[in-house]
Amino acid sequence: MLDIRLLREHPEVLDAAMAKRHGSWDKERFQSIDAKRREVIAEVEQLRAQRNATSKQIGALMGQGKKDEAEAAKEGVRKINDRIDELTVQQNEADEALHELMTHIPNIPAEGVPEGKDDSENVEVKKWGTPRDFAAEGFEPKPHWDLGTSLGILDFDRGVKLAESRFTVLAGMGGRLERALINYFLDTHAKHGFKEFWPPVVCNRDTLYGTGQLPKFEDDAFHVLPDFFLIPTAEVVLTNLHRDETLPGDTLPRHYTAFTPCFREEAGSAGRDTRGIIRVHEFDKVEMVMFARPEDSDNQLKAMIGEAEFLLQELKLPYHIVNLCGGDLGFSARQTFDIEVWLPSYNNYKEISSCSNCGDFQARRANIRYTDPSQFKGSRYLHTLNGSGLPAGRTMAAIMENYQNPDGTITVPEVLRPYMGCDVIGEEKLK
RNA sequence: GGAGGGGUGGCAGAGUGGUUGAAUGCGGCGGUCUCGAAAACCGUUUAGCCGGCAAACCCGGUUACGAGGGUUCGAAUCCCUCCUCCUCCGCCA
Repeated sequence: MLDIRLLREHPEVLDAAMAKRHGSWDKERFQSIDAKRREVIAEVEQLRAQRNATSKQIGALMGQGKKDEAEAAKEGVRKINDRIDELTVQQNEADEALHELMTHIPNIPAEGVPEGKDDSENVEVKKWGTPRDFAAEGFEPKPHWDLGTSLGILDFDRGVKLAESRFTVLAGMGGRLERALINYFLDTHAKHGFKEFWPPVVCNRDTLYGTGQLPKFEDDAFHVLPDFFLIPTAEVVLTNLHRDETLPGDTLPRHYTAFTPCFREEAGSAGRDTRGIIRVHEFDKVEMVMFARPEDSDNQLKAMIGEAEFLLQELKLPYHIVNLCGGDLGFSARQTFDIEVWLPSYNNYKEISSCSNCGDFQARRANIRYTDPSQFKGSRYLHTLNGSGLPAGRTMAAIMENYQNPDGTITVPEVLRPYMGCDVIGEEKLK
């Protein structure tokens, strides 16, 4: 959510922001609703003032036993109330319309966000590692879905049997690898000062609203029960931990992490990434969330990216980082850097972590503030950041493909060996 | 699942229809006193919205006592629904 005063007083700022996103906003509608709303409020409040004053007089008259005068005054107030009722209906309509409009407006891109209309215009800002040259080694790399199926560690058919398409079963060392990754990620974050949480994976509407998934993206949310949802990412619950709270400034920045399963409808993604475990309805992810002072949030974003990079470097997986252009920027983000890992099956880099600075956009929606008596009176909105660190599934796919051997086995990255208890993943004996 | 009792300002805790945005205590802030500190004393201390304005937390108004509805000229105070916390019983891991 943006500051309504900004839209009112500097609509040109939003014009520019929306242009950068290659979107638009209904400025005329905003201005007419806003004007109407304020007009109605002015009248209704004036009437209320009148009513409140008269009511006090009635109290006094009753005390003096002047019943007739009191009755006459009551009649006057009833008429005022009728008018207030009419106006209140109008005000509610205006409030709802304004709220509807405001909650559908995305965040304003930061200055450093490149121009561009879609992901083809994202700007690469860093490249690390060199993709393995399988041709030089004399064999054709297999995609992880083939490797996983023949090793017996990925079972797509049974995932469909248990649930539906895009649900997967990990078997044997596949499960072990998933668990190893999760533990390795969490252990690393903990070592680096992140506080670990185990939140519920079911959340309510207010929670999804706070981080910006609702109301605009209800179709993407995974519904359970009439008004509850399975979280699409731990960002949602970690950020909302502090909804309607004011944090002492000296406790910032805060670095949080959590492992949770994530659920996505993936509505509209039919036909894309249909094979393997790249895009599924349920996947495991370790998430990072930060709460920061406004002047510090850009630095914290760098720290967050560094944390995700650390994991990939230790895993020795080649990646590059792209600065998302305006047209590819997510709804709540003011700036996002995607880390993309090399996937031989795609012969390209594929998103594995998305680190965003949301500025005060989510904080305003979720009402998360901070205090700093030495700097200002009262409280202000803080900045929220989130990033994957990392998803287990896509990381597993990347490991399988990048660490595969000619015989179809998979070498275990060194940092995971203590967790895996082996150096190589071979064929599962029981299928 | 059943029975009962609560949800009030940063915290504790009054308040059962009228000038209560809300007593009192604690805490916070400012001051007096002090070499300084403590103690004591004095004062002060909620937020959103609308308007005045170029602006201001400067003034006026309005809203808010878990949330939403209702009764009333008027509700923290009465009624209804929901949420939530606590106690007891039952059930289950």
